[in-house]
Amino acid sequence: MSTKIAEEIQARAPLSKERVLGTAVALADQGGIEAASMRKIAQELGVVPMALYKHVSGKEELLDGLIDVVVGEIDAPAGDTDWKTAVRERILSARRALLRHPWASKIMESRTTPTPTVLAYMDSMIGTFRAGGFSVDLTHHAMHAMGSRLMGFTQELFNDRSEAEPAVDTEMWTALAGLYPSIFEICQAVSHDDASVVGPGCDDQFEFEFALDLLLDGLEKLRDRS
Amino acid sequence: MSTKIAEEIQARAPLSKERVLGTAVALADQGGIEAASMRKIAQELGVVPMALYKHVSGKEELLDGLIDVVVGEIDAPAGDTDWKTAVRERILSARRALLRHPWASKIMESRTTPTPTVLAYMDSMIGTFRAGGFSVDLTHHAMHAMGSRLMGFTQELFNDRSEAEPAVDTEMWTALAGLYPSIFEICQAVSHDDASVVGPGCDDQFEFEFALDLLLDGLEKLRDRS
DNA sequence: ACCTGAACACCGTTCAAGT
DNA sequence: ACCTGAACACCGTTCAAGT
Repeated sequence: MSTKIAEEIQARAPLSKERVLGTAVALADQGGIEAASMRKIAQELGVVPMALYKHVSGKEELLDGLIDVVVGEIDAPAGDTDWKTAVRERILSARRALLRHPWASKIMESRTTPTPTVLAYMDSMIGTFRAGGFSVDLTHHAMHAMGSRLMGFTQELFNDRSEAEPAVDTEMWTALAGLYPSIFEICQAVSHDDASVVGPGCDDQFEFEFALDLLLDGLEKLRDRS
Repeated sequence: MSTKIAEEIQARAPLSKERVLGTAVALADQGGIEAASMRKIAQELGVVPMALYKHVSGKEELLDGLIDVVVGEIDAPAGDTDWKTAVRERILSARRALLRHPWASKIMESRTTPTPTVLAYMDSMIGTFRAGGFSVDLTHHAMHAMGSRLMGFTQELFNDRSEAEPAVDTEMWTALAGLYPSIFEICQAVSHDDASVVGPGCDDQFEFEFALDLLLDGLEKLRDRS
């Protein structure tokens, strides 16, 4: 029976940690973070849930592994430029990785201890600052100031933009204008067309780079001052 | 039977939305976010879980309510100062509220749509920028650049600091030095005492204000340039 | 010795049965 | 008409039973 053989092969398939993480990433990419539960990963692999615990000590280690996959996709630092473009390019690469895996930021936020892969990334980033002439202290503050933006986070409030937003009609629009006039003023400026339809929304990439450059420029000035 | 009477009184106690949110906040303050489950809130109130659904449509609305409680604790904007100290003071007030309720940041990160209370807070903050001479566009960028820091977020990676950290011994310390030399260098500078013990750690308040001022100063320069 | 099915202790929420 | 107990569909993980 070929079915039997197929089952045998599947059963004997190594089921390494890589395979577990790989299917977890695939499931999360496809169905969001809650699609990457222990039970669903096991089901996808044609395996009983407990079988995963041979390759991963538990949910925590699985989440750490998922982060490592994403961090592993960040480009290596460009060695032939100044600190500023090196940091900038690397962070933009991190952002691209995060956009490829929208579930990753939520996991990172939930993590409590950095993995060796993340530590290596941070260490490398610190090294770039130091090589750029930043003192130990200023580098320290710089890393804190960059915060999770180092990992490519947009770190905005309510950055859903997922569910095709429920078509703001004129009634809601005028209500907005009355209740929150300052928000209204900005929304109106962002949407180029007339006020009856909500515009194309914000340019996330522009806003990310704006904030990034604001920080980098500020840090550069602090470096030059000392 | 006084017991019966007590039960009757408790049963007849209004069980308003305020009471539900109040006990939820108390439970979360005391036992973290997972202590504020529907079932545990109901148990604390001596009520069947489903009874909560009379005052709260579901878990989502409960979480929104919890955020509103925290945002409600942020001081009103000081009206008699320049935009910079007004923004600064308000954000530091938000940070204080968040430190009082450490569970709140995780909930805010999980939220997808802002509540009216949060919108009002944002609207007020935008108004402060505008009154400070910022153009509509620059104010827009400023709000994005501030991001969740507006709510008092430290938004750092791995800001646990909760579990009394497991006493870094000399062995780990030298391993750190070898694997992550740049991180080691910074840790060494932060901890004033000798290298055998990890020092007092970072001054979170200082780092928060450092990053905040870096952004505010940069924004001020951009405003003056136009 | 190894693997795994059933069970445990949760969770938010539905729904029909009881008053 | 109102309230609520049991049940549903999940979750991560323990543990003992089966091979």
